[in-house]
Amino acid sequence: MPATIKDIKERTGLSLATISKYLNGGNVLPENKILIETAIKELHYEVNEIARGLVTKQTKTIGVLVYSIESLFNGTLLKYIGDALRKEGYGLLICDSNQDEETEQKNAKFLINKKVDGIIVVPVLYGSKVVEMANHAGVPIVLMDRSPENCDCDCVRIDNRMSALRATNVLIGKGHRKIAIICSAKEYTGIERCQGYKEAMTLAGFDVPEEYIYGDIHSIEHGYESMKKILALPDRPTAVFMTNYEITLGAVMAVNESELGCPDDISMLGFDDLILSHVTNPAMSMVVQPMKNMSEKAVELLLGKIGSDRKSETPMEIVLPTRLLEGNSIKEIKM
Amino acid sequence: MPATIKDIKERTGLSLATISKYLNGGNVLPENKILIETAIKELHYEVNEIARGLVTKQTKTIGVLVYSIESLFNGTLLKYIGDALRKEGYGLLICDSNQDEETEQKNAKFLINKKVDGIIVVPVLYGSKVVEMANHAGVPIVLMDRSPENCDCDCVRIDNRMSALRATNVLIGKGHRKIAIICSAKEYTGIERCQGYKEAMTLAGFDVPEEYIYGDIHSIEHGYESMKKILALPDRPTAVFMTNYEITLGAVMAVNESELGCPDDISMLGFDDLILSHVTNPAMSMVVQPMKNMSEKAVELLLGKIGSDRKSETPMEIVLPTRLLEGNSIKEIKM
DNA sequence: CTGTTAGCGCTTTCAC
DNA sequence: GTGAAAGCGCTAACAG
Repeated sequence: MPATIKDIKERTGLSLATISKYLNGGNVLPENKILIETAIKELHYEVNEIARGLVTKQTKTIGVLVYSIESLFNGTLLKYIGDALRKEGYGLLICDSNQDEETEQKNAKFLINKKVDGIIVVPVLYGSKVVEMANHAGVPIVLMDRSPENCDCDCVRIDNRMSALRATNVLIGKGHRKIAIICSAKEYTGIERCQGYKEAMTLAGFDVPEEYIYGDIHSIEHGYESMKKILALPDRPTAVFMTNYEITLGAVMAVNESELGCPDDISMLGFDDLILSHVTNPAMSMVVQPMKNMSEKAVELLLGKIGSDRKSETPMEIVLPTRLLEGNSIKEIKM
Repeated sequence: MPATIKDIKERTGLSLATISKYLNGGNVLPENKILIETAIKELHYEVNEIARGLVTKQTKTIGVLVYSIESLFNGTLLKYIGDALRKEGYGLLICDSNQDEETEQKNAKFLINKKVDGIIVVPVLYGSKVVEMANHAGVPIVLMDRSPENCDCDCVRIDNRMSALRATNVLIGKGHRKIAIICSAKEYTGIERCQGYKEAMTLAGFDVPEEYIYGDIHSIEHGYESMKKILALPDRPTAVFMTNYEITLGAVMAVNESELGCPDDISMLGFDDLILSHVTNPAMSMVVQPMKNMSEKAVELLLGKIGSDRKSETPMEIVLPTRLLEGNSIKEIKM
């Protein structure tokens, strides 16, 4: 049983209030200060944050909910979020939703009951239920990445549709007309990116046959299986657009296993670099999101909400730009 | 301000004790049960875990310290740890040491003050300081991965030396005699793996010239730079053994950027698969650790310690086997 | 600057 | 089965 403030009270003969004051950076007589400090050292005293939290009603802890901790995308986000939070003196409680909405909700409840001061969520799907829970409990919340427009909640994300549109245009600009897409069709992000692709194709006046669109869950398997199907198509496209990290991974695997080569037989454009583009051979061209900036903005937004108790404001929506990382995975087709 | 047990006391007319009893699964009259349940629903009551923790002295929360959250190795471990913990009704508090021992210690303190019931740590270096802190605070702790032998602490890890020895023997078995190694030289894991490599080479009667050993920090950069140097060597080795995930990544990048090809010009053997072997071209041969098993064993070990208060036992050391994943990155050399 | 007092929200004896 | 009361470790007025 660790030492408590009471132990150091007895050791020093001072009152609880004085000691507490010292602990919280208040002014104490130099002699008492020394008294307290030595007692703390000798007793190995450490503040019980649980007890402190009970009375101050704040835990200096932020909860983060990610849809999958084993996704490098989330790992990277978490690193930057952690860095930003640490700088402000906050700790963070990370919960893995494990790609499951029910787990996500259970975790949200866990965080709320743990009395975190705020929540950042990278949702499994839309996160709407979690937002509702947090609002109900009066806990500030910020959405990242998979946050729909008009979600009535503060959020930071990229312009998914525009990013996909521009990426598709890059392919078109290099002479491709038969372009397939592998995307997630479940959550907002994937749907929007697919929309952007379709718009670009329509604008350019190109067909988008059904068998060029592969929408399913956000997973390596989906990327892998879809790319296999694409490569086996009688009328094979000349380029494929993969709209997230896991799908890109899977697609690369499928091409590697096949007889066909990139970019000679098939051009590829991926999403969410995360070192992948340097590991593949050839180097993959990628749409990259500003991970660090997104994370910092999310933290800033959340901490702002915690500071000033302005509940009933219109939610803030921060939309960040993406950039294109050029590799050697896109073949130029002479027209 | 969320509802408290007091609110539901007033709503139902029952005493705090009865309500508390209900909350903790005790027996209550059916009529009272209904009374309480409706009150809970109407008031949206949720237990305040902070208050509960203060009195029960347990938080049903496990803290996990990882050396870097953006490393896929740790992300994977965390996923399995989380799964195992959830199954037992525990939540987890994840802290990123950010490759820094000081941050690691600060995080350990944070966890201890947050009164986690136990700690799992994948240390930055040896974790000895953290072990000491936890022991002092009376918090059960288990080390993973980078835990030295005789560390006087429960731990689960692979047999690093033997794994590296066997891996090197695979290379030797395929006719390689000039084998270089890129490893981390800072923490236990890397040192042991290098030792295993040296042993295998010595046993086979092969030279290990200085310029074939590249020991530095555990990072992508180190893998990348070292592989570049290796490829430029006048007396280039025929094979390279990369002893962890990040180093393997970096080495693959360097080869991809070079004029040389794998396995024709250079054979490669990596460590810690994590999907990488399927993404590279050719598929990389890899030593793979039993991530899931390691995680589950660590959780089991920790929860066991929490259950029975057997402090003064000899620490348990669980050593798990690795396996070799065969790819196409090793060329057979006819002798 | 210091001490006294009350109380955060909950569990837990111990009578009843 | 239920209630009264004490207390977990700490902070926050408020006097002094």
